[in-house]
Amino acid sequence: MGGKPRVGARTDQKRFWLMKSEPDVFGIDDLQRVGQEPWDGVRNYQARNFMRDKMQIGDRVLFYHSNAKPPGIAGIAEVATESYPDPTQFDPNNKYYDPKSSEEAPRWMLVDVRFVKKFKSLLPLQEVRDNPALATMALVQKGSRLSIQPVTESEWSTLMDILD
DNA sequence: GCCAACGTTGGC
DNA sequence: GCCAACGTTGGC
Repeated sequence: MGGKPRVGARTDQKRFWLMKSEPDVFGIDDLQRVGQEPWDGVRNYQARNFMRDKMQIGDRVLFYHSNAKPPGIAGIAEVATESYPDPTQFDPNNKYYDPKSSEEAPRWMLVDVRFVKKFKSLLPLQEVRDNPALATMALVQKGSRLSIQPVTESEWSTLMDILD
């Protein structure tokens, strides 16, 4: 009964994430319009590692608007692909070009994200700060700037109760 | 536009 | 391996 414990298996564990984007550059409306988009331009190792090592197709993503008025959580996306090399790192004309990377040994990996929904109203950062059940979120930790963050299941369900 | 907090780079 | 200088993030 039960079989072997699936040590290291990550097949059926739900995972949740938060990904930041500036709506002036690429917001939830843009994602809705295009449907699916490569999450390119990430040049932070911790954020890259989440995409490369931890994300699975179907993981749910909070789409966060940074540098916005107000900043906040705007909608939901999902991980749409396995990770693969970010093509912008190879293009000398691209602002995300990385001369230290190569096609043989790519440094930066990304996933595509797919639109799921846009909330009827954005949940402002201030309301996340004000909610004790969300105090654990990386988003509201002092000094936290990571553009891709894991979200716990309890944080996720708290948010889903608030958001529509 | 300001600037605190971080991450990265590169000289030593 | 240290750490100062520099660049970036992102709220305000």
